[in-house]
Amino acid sequence: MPHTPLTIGRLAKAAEVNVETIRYYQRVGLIVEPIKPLEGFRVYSNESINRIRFIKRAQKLGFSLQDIAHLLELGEGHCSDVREQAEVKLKQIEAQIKDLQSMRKTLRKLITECTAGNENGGCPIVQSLTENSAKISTKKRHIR
Amino acid sequence: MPHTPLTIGRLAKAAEVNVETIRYYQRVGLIVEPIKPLEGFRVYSNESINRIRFIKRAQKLGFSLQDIAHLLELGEGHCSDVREQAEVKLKQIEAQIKDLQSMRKTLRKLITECTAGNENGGCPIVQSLTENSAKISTKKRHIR
DNA sequence: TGATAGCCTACACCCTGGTGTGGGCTTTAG
DNA sequence: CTAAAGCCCACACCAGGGTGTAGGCTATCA
Repeated sequence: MPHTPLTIGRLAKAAEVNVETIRYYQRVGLIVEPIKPLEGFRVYSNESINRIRFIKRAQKLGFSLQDIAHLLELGEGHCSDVREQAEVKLKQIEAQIKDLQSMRKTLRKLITECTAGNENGGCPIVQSLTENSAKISTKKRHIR
Repeated sequence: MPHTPLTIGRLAKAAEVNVETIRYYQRVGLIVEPIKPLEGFRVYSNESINRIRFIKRAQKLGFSLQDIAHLLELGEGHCSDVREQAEVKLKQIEAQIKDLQSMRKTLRKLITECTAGNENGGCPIVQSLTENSAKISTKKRHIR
């Protein structure tokens, strides 16, 4: 028996999240809370490290925690029930990639244009980002 | 003078958002609230339609309202000050695209594997999604 | 054998991005 | 002219995704 059991604090460190985040994930059901032994603290499996990392990675890709719960559920059950779900997700991802690619294109163009020494105050940025090329003037106040 | 001035309600319809959303954007400074005339309602410029659409498009690409505020600010000032900002954003987008592409790859693989009749309960999904291939078992409770 | 770091529980609070509501005022269509 | 629709203002509330805190319990190490 290891004398450094994977307690919640160590798990948090290993997975690089806040302890409270883990508790939160337990509350919403993304992680199973291990049974509390009569003596001592809860012990987590090593897999939970990967699970948390997975959650964090998926989140960065724009999945909500609900989405992620679904993704994780896919691991249970029969493939046939599941493939469909994955296909839906795939379509979503493909759409997202497309959007981002078009954004990238726009940004690149804009950077080139800016680089081309357009120093007369008022970049062509917003015009190019705005599909229908309207002039937009800003005078932002505080954002909160 | 037009006898259908662009009041907030019409603007909302044109830009396909809730009236309250517009007011919210005004509150946080994404949109300038037109001066209220002594008689009658505020009148919005046609550009504000594009501005709102721009906000909504950018949001879908994963920009926060703060990010968007920055993007819009880029339209002011000199290009040189601005190009840098755009480049940062570009890098971020490129990273996001990469992540999504790897996600897509994984999902595709997984779908193929599932299709290959792996009916023994317990898809290889989570393993493949989890970079370091750990087995993950789920038993989700309610999410809120 | 303490001190102290870490766990546990419950609950409050935070930020983001809005939506909804009540009460009053203005416009406009019938 | 009057009702209905739409504006205006202020403030409350919502969901998502957490973070923080108080008060108590438990390991662990000097």
